Amino acid sequence: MAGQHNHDGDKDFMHRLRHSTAHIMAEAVLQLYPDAKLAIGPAIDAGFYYDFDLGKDEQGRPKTFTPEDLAEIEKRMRQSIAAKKPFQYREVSADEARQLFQGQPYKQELIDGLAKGGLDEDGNEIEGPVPMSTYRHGNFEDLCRGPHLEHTGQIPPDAFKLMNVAGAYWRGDEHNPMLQRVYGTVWQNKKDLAAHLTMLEEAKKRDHRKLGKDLEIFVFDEEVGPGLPLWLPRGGVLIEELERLAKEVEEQAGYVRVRSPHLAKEDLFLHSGHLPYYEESMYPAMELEGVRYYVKPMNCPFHHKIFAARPHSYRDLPLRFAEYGTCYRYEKSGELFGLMRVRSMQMNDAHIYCAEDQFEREFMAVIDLYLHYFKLFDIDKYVMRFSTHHKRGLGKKYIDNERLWLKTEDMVRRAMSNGGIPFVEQADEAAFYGPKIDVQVWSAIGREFTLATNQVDFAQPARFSLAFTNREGQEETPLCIHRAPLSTHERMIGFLIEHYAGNFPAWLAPEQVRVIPITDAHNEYAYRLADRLAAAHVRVQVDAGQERMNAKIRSAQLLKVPYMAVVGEQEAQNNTVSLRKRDGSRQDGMDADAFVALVQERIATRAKEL
RNA sequence: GCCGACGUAGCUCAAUCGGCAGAGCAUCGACCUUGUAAGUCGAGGGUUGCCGGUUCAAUUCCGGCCGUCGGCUCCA
Repeated sequence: MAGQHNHDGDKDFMHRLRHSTAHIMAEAVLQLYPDAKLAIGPAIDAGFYYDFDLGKDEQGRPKTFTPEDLAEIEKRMRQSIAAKKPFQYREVSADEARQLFQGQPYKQELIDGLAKGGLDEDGNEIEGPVPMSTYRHGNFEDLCRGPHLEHTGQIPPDAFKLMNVAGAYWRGDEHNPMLQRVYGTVWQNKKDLAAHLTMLEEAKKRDHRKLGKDLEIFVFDEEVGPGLPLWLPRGGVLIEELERLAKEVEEQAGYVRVRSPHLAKEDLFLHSGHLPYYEESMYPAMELEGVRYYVKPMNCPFHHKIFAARPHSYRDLPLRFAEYGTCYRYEKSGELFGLMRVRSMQMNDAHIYCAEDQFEREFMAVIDLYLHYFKLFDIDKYVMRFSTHHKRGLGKKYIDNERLWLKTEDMVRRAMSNGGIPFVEQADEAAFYGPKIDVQVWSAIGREFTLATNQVDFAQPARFSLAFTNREGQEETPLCIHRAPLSTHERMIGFLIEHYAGNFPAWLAPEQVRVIPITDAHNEYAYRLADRLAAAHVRVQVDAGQERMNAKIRSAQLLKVPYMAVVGEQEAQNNTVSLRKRDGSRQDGMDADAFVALVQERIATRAKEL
């Protein structure tokens, strides 16, 4: 691997810098905790981490780092840097390595893995035995394939920082012991470090959890429950607008709307096959008169039942059932994250039933929907991830039918290639019933999420005996495409808040116009103007409070209202407004009719510009 | 769920070593009648997340629970 990116000198240097800093951190930790067991310590985006097992305290609880420890570790790291210790490489045999890392059980496990193939230090699969090597600086020697810097003095002592401590399972498996992971960041110089820290601060300002509160979009209430958002009136508007958009677009694309209840008998989820795969994420059953009911974690089985409700001819297909369905999933408490990961959600859901020869067209029509929406929302930072089943054994996670997995994956791969849509393939990310194209995006603070999804289902139609009569008069099982281009309301709105930093385009803005009378003598004119706007279906409010105009403008700005219509003596006399846009630009003496027309036009065309 | 940190008024935050819980903003009222990001004065607002313990006395120390945050796991 090393040497393959030599042409990218800077990137290569940063990688060596980050990995080397991880090593001197481990050295410092061993000085402080000589009995610490080392796991792995790779370079990552913007820095590095290293996992440690510090053993147990007197009460038998795992020992952990304190913030003071981090400061002490940093101090010792700087001493190591000042000593300019050279990094020395050497190859070792498996036996030498085992000897060298006596008393380091995690290293022993890694050595065993390298010796017989299996997993490498980053958890990637490797074939057969791999030569082993170590890097040593001073008294610290670590199992490592490198590459590293020449000596510790190349690490700028004022350009690294230990960020935080977190728990992390050994090898990422929750059945394994939990280790202490120390994250750090390191840069080429002090300025780059400062810039990175500033960037993190800026990102926090557009975090949807902060803006959602500031802009009065949603709240969580302890008594309602974690992961169960309450939508304030301004959030309600966002939901209404997204649904309006989806209905328009889906109507054009030949969808029909259906509706299904929030709960169903256990039988339905047994039939669909969801229960064995999904039970952990479902709210427990409620039992009444001897019948068990579940609140729905997804809409699919209901739509399948709607399909099954009537006989179908090949002439009916494709059939596209759309519903903004409300689902409930019991996500584990630690997995909840603002609006991005919740327990109650409304999905922009639809199921497309089609014959096999219609698949490619239908699948790519959904991809086109994605692209249509992304253009509308100006979303350009995303990756389409082709999520396939696990290469080695299907296990309990996936429907056991290798042949259909390979067949449907091939269908998706071919469709995407024919459509010229770039994607990255990722094994072991599929739904239990088939492969999918997920759209991956990143939150303000850099966490990755699946926004939209487009899934093939080769399993459920057969389980529900769904059928249509083909040209030959025979019963045939349709394919099903599950899709959610607008995600859930929760995740979409969470994402859009961050994407726009709260500066929604006029059509989405919860409040589109705020009319600001300069003194209370102009309230009447302000209300007349507002009435006209409201009659044109514009969301408008008049700020008739007793504050000064400056304060009124400030509060409208803080709520990021796109248009402020300031009206005083001049305006009332001439039937005009002084238009102030959210970006601070102004148009004085604008004709009131022209203003109403402008706002209407921006909203009607879902314009990006104000 | 796991590891760690945190939880004070609607919001953002103070409160020395354990000694009567405070500020700004927001809200309400009065005054001011104002020209493009905060006018002035006043008032109300708290079981310091919840339960228990130690103490003459707990926001402060200890334990349990709930919630939030940073990660891990998981995921639309």
